[in-house]
Amino acid sequence: MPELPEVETIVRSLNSGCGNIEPILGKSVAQVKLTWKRTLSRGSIHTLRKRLIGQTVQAVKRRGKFVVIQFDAQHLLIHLRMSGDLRVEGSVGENGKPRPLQKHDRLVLEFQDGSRLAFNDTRKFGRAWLTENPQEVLGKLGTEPLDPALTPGKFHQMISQRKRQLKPLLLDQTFLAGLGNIYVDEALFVAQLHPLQIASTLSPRQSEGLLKAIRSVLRKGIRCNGASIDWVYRGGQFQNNFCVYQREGQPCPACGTTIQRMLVGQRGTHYCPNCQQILNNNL
DNA sequence: CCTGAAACCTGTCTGC
DNA sequence: TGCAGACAGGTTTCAG
Repeated sequence: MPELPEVETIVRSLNSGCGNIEPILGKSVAQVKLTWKRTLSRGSIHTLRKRLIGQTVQAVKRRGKFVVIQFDAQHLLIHLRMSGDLRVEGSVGENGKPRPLQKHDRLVLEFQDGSRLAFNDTRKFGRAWLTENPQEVLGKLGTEPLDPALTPGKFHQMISQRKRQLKPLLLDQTFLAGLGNIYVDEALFVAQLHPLQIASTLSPRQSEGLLKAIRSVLRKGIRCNGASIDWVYRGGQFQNNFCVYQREGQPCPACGTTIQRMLVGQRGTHYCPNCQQILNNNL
């Protein structure tokens, strides 16, 4: 659920503060706690402590849907998957007593200044990796959709080589890094393309339109501080701007036709049957 | 290369 | 009211 705009929002908060997050740049790790073993993708809590305690946060970045926390000699990579969230707070409450951890806190970094970073993850799908070489984890990720180096020409070349349906292709993190179910549905709607259309059949003009649509919905999502859906509220507002996602049975904002929902590759897919039709450019 | 299903999880909603 | 069952979503893994 946290997709590129949600992760970007969290990363910006960790860098400059916002909402329930204060900046963590320059903080040094004093202790590490792990309450669900599998949240740590590999290695043990002992190794994590040995390598992280005493290290200082040098930078916080995003790559695809990963949060990348750069320490002196290590990188801590966090993938929030579906229900993960990050929180910064004091380890001691206003009452002077140690602040208890929250219900689904899985991994906690305590800093020397008395604050802490908590990785909270209800569904336990989220993962953290500690590595000296981030490429080891991030290496297979595809292009960043907002990277200016991704020109319409390059994008069309990438698209035209793939014989997959647009929806699963755009969800594929080795193709483009950062899109998830919400932003793919929204982008396909804006581009007026059917989720089942085969990628290689797009004309250069259509693929350019798709790239523009992807960037437009991502930028809008970032401007809204991401989307807050289900019970995971992160303060974002993009959920109020959905055109098709979770709008089954409601009118299309463009033409009034009833929005439909179908399953594509096991994923709920929302679209307007009038605005998004399969076009056959080969004829 | 591509598709589909199952697994990993828990909270919430639906229906009996 | 209670309880079983379906469902949601991101990714990996495995079979075809």
